[in-house]
Amino acid sequence: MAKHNLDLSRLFHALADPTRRAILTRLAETPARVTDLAGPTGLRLPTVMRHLSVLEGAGLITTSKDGRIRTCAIVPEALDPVRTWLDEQRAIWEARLDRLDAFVMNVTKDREE
Amino acid sequence: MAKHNLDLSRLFHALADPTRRAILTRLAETPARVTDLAGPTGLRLPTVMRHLSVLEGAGLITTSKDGRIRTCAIVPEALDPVRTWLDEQRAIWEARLDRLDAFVMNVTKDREE
DNA sequence: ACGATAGTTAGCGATATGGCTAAGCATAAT
DNA sequence: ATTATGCTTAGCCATATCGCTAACTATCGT
Repeated sequence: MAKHNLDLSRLFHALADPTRRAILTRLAETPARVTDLAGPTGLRLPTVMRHLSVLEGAGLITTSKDGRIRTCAIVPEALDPVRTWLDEQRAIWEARLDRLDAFVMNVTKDREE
Repeated sequence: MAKHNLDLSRLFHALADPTRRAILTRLAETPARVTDLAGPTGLRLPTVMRHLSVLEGAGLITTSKDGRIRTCAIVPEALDPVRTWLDEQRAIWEARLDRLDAFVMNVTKDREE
């Protein structure tokens, strides 16, 4: 539970930065080298490196080095916990709305009697 | 697009903190006063207030004051942009996997010919 | 061997975050 | 009228984040 929570925090934090989301979207097209990723962002290499390590730390990407080139690729299933959390929340939230509906209906009915 | 992006960043950032997620889950049950929210967290009121303002800034909750009591409630549709973004990403990521499949199949086919 | 390319590490500065205390303000309760 | 309650504001501290430059390492191309 606690660890799960940490995972979620890391995921959400990783996704909270527009640059990182842009990198993810770019990587969704095709794997890319670090320099390829730096280009569009207009950021310096070390800065991009940092973003990449955040993404990797959250499990959203994997990287591997071949010679002097590091290739970054997306980990599609990494978003699953986020999706699961969202689904859970929606379920709770909707259950609450249902209870609210029931409550309102009861009040209405009581008033009609 | 830019604003949309900012919304997403604020949402993800708001969700990146376990305390704030706990508050959301608690609020999903029923609206609550600030003090009610502070209790379970073990945090001081000003700290909770700050979390609440982050949540409100992200549009995830609304608050209203009646007398000296501020009541906080969830905004269920606030998660929609997150869900949308996730769906979009999944679509792109899966499209990429499909292309990869097609590529692999072509290679295999070519080799067989 | 040498220079160019790709990435990495170290470290700086400005700003943001998450916690706190202390003090203030407004409303309810007595 | 006074006290208690609920929230708010101001401000402090430690740490984290996001950008940078400078300098370093490792590999590739010629």
